Amino acid sequence: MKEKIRAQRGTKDILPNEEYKWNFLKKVFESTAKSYNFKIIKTPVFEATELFNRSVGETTDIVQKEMYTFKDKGGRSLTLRPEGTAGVVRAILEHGLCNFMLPLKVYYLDTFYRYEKPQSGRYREFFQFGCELFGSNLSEADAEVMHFAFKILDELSLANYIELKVNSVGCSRCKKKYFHALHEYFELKKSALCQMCLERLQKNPARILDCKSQQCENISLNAPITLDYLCNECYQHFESVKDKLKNLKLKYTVDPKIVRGLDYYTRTVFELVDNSLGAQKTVCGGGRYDNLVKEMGGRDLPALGFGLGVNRLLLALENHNIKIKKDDNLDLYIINVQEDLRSCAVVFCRVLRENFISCECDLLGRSLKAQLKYADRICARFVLVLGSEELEKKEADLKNLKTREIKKISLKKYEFATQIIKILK
RNA sequence: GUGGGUAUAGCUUAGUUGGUUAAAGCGCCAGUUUGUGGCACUGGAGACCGUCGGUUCGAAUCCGAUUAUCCACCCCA
Repeated sequence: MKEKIRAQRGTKDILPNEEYKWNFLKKVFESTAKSYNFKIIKTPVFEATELFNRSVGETTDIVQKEMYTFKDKGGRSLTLRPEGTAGVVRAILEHGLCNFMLPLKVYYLDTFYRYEKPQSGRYREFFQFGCELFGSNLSEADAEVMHFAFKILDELSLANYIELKVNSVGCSRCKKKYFHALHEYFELKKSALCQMCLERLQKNPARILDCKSQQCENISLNAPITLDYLCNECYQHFESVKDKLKNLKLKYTVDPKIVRGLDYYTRTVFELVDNSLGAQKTVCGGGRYDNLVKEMGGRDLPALGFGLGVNRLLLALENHNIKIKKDDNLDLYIINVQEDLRSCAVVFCRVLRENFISCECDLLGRSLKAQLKYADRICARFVLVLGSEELEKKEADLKNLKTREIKKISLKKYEFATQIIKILK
């Protein structure tokens, strides 16, 4: 026997029996996006490697060790997208959308790729719903984007389990000043830091704030916080953002420890956290990136957005025992009693399908009883029994499998479909 | 990349101190006198016990390696 090839590490098949979940989520995403007037944008799975190096940041873990990078046959260095914002910014610049009508509001539901060790809520191929809003530096935009993310979770009945955490990291100048202060602070306490944090001190001192060791946590208590280093404009902006959140009756907590890992963030950053999820509990993360468009070669255009982990969303729903309603079942199963009537059933199916009725007939040569049983198993709403007697009389039994009620249906050409449609509705 | 747990039919698991045909439930298929499902009963298909190597007369069981998976770290959605 040949060895079976299995799905690659950190990837997952979505099977037919889960179709209804994805259908439902897609509907929620689409309808919510529509209510905020965000429009879909579809960008390629792979981009020039350079795009991510420049936008996400050369020093980030994503770029340094998590990207699926390869050379194509023409020698180009390509990378499977590890996040959504870079590709979207590239696309809107390429098509000049930021010279068009503003604000520009787009969303996407796509797969992303990161070479990481898989664990609960973390895959190498994962689904993310995300949105980006270009052209506004008003705090109303910040509030709207956060409200959008929250609204999706609310639609999924997760609102009660979710905490919105916000912070501001300031503009590039505030950021610089802050990181300098942070570095200085921890440099003084160096001797008490854990091994991991000594490394962080070199790479990204802000990460020390997240350390789980009690020792480091204590040291972090008195560490400088971003909010104290904001320039006047950034401070005002953050105050205004909080105001607008209150205005929308969106509950939040200010968490100075939120310092997102991607380089491009400025000013507002936020996370939606579900504490039931264990280590990977950030369901949604996002913020402003006012400098990115310019850095990518465009004009000075403020922007913000978020990414929402769909796989984590499904985990959260499971954890809170929130069931997604299954799709409607098959409308009708047409049973052929005798073997030679199968082709007849096929024709009836064809007629009904032209009217967009979901129906099926036997493809396995099963007995009457087995066909009925099958129809029951797949939860068909109705069965139509087709035998030689019925064909002679031009009349067949339409049985409601739930109520067991039987109705006579004419098999005459012009009456058949209309009668069935009437009953199915 | 670093730790720890796990690996037996499609799924959930049993397998006693190594002993010959690897067990059960669910699911699947068929039948219970031949034209009406869900229940019950009977039967059937389906596993080289993750892979490779070692110890042994003998390995699902012990040892080693490898791969996958789960959990945590790192990082992030």
